[in-house]
Parts: sequence; C-alpha cells; structure tokens
Amino acid sequence: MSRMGQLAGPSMQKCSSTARQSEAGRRAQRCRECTVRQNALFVGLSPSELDEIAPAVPDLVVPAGETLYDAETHADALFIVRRGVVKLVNYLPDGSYRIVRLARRTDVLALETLLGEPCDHTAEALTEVEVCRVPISVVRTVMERQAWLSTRMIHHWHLAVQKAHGWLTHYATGGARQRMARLLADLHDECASAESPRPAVELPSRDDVGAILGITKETASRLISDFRRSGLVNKVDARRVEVDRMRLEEIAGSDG
Amino acid sequence: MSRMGQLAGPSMQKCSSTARQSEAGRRAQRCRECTVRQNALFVGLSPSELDEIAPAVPDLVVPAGETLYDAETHADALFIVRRGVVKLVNYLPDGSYRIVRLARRTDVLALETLLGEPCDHTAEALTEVEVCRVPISVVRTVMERQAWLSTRMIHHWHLAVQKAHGWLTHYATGGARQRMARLLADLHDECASAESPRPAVELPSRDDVGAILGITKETASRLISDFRRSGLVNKVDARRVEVDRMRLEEIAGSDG
DNA sequence: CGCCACATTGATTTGGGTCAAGCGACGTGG
DNA sequence: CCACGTCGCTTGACCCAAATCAATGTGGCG
Repeated sequence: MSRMGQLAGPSMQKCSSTARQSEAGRRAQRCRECTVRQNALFVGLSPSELDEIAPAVPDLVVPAGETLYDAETHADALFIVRRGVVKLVNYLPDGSYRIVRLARRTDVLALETLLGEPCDHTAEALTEVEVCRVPISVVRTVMERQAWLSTRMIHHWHLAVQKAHGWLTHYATGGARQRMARLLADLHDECASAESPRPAVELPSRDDVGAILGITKETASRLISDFRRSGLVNKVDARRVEVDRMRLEEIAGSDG
Repeated sequence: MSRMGQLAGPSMQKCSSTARQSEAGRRAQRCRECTVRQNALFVGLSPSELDEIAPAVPDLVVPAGETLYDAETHADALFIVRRGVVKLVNYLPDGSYRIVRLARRTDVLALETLLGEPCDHTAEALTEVEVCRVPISVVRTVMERQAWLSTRMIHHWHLAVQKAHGWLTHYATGGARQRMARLLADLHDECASAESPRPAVELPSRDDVGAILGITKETASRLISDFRRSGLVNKVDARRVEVDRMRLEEIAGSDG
C-alpha cells in the first residue's frame, strides 16, 4: 500500500471564508470565541493580546485521509485540534504501520518542532478535522512575554508521555479481546464527553483498529462481529456503534 | 507476588562519605566534576552557581531491586541517573506488570513532579544505581533565574515521548522473535557507547525481559536459548552475553 | 453496470501461552 | 560441612488464540 497523501497544503481549504469581513478580523473573532482556548495554549492572553496574534494563526479544515505533517518533513508550526480525530502513525520498514496515539479536540500536536527536532511520527486525519496552525514564531513571541506558557507547554508534553504509556498498557497488553474492549470503552468515553445524546462511537477502519491494537484487520473484524453477536455493541450505521460500557469494562479488566 | 520494596529511604546510603570533608564541600566538588552534567539539566550553570545548589542535591546509591519512587507517592524531586539501569514499571490490576521504559546515565526521571502531578509509573533499580536527587525547589529556583532551563527540561520531556513511542513500535510490534532481537540489539548499542571493550550485554531477569516485550518468561527463556544455539548470542557469564549485532539486526527487521 | 475499496467469514497453520517437571546457584541452618 | 529449601532458568508437552491464506459480500462511485 502506498504512503498516500503528501504534506498538507494545496488540498486544505480555509475555514468558511465569508469574504465579507477581513481575514484578520475573522481570525481575531474566532480566537476570542474559541472554546478550546482554556484547555490549550493561550489561556492567559488578554483579548487584545489575542487579537494581536490571531492573524498569524490560520485554521484549516483537513479532509479525512489527508496528512497534517510528516515524520521526515519537520513542520514549522504546532497544531491545535479543534474538531475531529487525528491519528499519529509510525510506519515500519516493512510497510506496515502502527498507530501510537489518537488526538482530538484540545490536543496539541507537533510539539517537537519547538525544539527544532523532527517529529517521530506522521499525523493523518482520521475524520474530517479542523485544526489551528500556530507558527512557532508566534509561540516563541508569546513565550518570551508570558512566562506561564512554558508551564502550559510542559503540561502538553506531560499529556503526550502519559498517553503514550497508557497506550502501551491498554492496547499492547493482554489478549486481543481484552484490548478491543478497552479501545471501545475508551472511544466511548471520549465521545460521551463531546456529545450529550446517547453516545454512538465512531469506529476507525478495520485496518486502523488493527494498527492500534497490534492485530490484523481480520481479527479486528472478527472480534467486532463477535461483540455484536454478544450484544456488546450495536451497529447503528456503517461506521457507528452503540456500546454497552459496563459489560465492555468487565471484559477489559478480566485477568484471563 | 508482593509489591516488594517500599519508598526509597532508609535502605539507601550516601555515596562514599570520606567524612573528612564537609558534606556540602563534597557535593560541590562532585557537581563540578560531574560527567553527566553536559547532557542533563545544569549545563549552563557557572561553577559558583553550581556550588550554590550542590549542597541541596544529594547523590544516592540504590541497590538493585529497590524502589526509587512509586506511582502513588508523588515525589518532591527529580532524579538524574548517573550509573546503572532503572526500570519504569506499570503494575496492572491483575498483579502482572509491564515495563514501559529503561532509564540509564543522563536520563532524568519523575519529570511530572514539577507539574505537581503524580507519576504514572514506579521506578525500580534494575542494577545497582547511582542517582542525584534534585529537589523541585532547586529546579524552580534555577529556572526562575536561568531561562534556558525550561528548554532543557522540555528536551527531556521530548526524550520521554520519543522513547515511549519507540518502545511501542520496537517492543510491542511484530513477532516475539523479532522483538527479542530488537531488544538485544538496543541493549548492545547502549552498552557499547558506555564501555569501550568488546561490549558484553547485561540482560535483565527473564521475567523483566518478558515484561518489556509483553511475552511470558518461558518464551523469553526459549528465545534466548534458541538465539544461543543459533550463535546469535554467546553467554559469557550468568547474566552477560556477547551479541552478533549484524545478524540480530536482520531478524529484527525481517518482515516475517 | 461494473469497478474498487473495504468488511466479513471460513479453513488451516502456527506462534506463543499454560502447566508442569527438572536443574543449577545460592543462602541458611542443623 | 553438608542437607535442605528457595529462587530463577530451562525444557518439554499440550492447547488455544491469532496470523495467514483465500473466498465471498457489500456499499459507493464513475
């Protein structure tokens, strides 16, 4: 299978340009209203400071399947995820791949660019994704003037480490059945916090489920079918399922 | 199996106290001569600044098997590894455990204490280990006066993430044989840089090898025996082996 | 319609887990 | 000093979970 999309760029569109207001003005407003801000980088900025940097921070809509950034090409910006799911992928020499993390709303990606180091992974949109692209120059500027940003940044590093370790113990430990149950339960949790109605989990492709759990697409498919027969999950449409959180948890935690 | 040693403390001894010089003086000299310094936190400090903080930074010798810090008890200090190997362990609800990282010379541990967050793992000495215990108060003090320390710290976070992702793709992906080959090759590399003579790799216990690779101790044992029969490794004493780096690499990278 | 990508299901093989026995090194106590 | 128990390693026999190989199904789209 080929490496699919190249570096993001031409294929990304600007977000809903009403063309009436100036681009800068639009961005300023978008930043002021941003619902992600308190969780992400720029919590401490005053409205006027926000307006100052906003013009340099475009938001992009990335269609599913596109590459945000690449392991080789080192980006010159951070990405803050506002909507959708991004997979961080590690391609192995033999062409197979392993997903090392899923990122969603409020997650900050490509942190390593701040150190001038290349990312050790590739970031691809799993669903349609909306991200803010924050040039490192902007980050550096703010960081010089606002000491708290360093702490904020470190917090995101911390999250990255924590999730990486969790990923290992959750999705690379125990039997396949167990791991699958954990994945579904986790996906449920992340979904549930976002949307209030009865949470229907959006599943990645079987290949991707396999790359998350370190199993083949066939086993992934079989397990999900099996879960469906056991009533653990309930298919609502092609890619969405309702899950029985409680019973999944039992399987996830079972010692056998 | 019981959780073994409690939090470090009584069982650790101060390093070689010649009792002639004052403790503070000893530590100051130790810091000035430190061979780890350029790689770790305090690169940028002048000798006099170093002397200032040195008294607050004890170095400890931790015997193999002891616990440096615990997942629950959140430490109030960072640890810089000067000698030996530390395993970072994640204990699972069913009593089994998984090793999520090995730390050695120049690695900085318990970074999360700087954020006031508990560590998500337990750190145990795999061999006898020598560490510097840097109280967070010291780190904070230096950080206020020296801006570069933040960058330095972030660098170590970066290492932590990088190693975590590498761990996943190296030791939790592919067949057991392949993973074992990768582990031995990696251990070889780390060994080789430290000691110049023909590098003999020091292996962890079979249980620990299992906890690293996500396999049972029996499979670990079988694989190593098998490697020995194939001449891939050569037992020199109870726990040390010479390895055939090249042939291991082949196995590690093979698609099958 | 017919193509293509993806999902499902089956048949078969195999890698690795499990259970169990034997073995050498070490420390402790008689 | 040797007997004994313990602990970690090795090896074998057996079995099951998951990989592999392969066929069929299904939905979307030009």
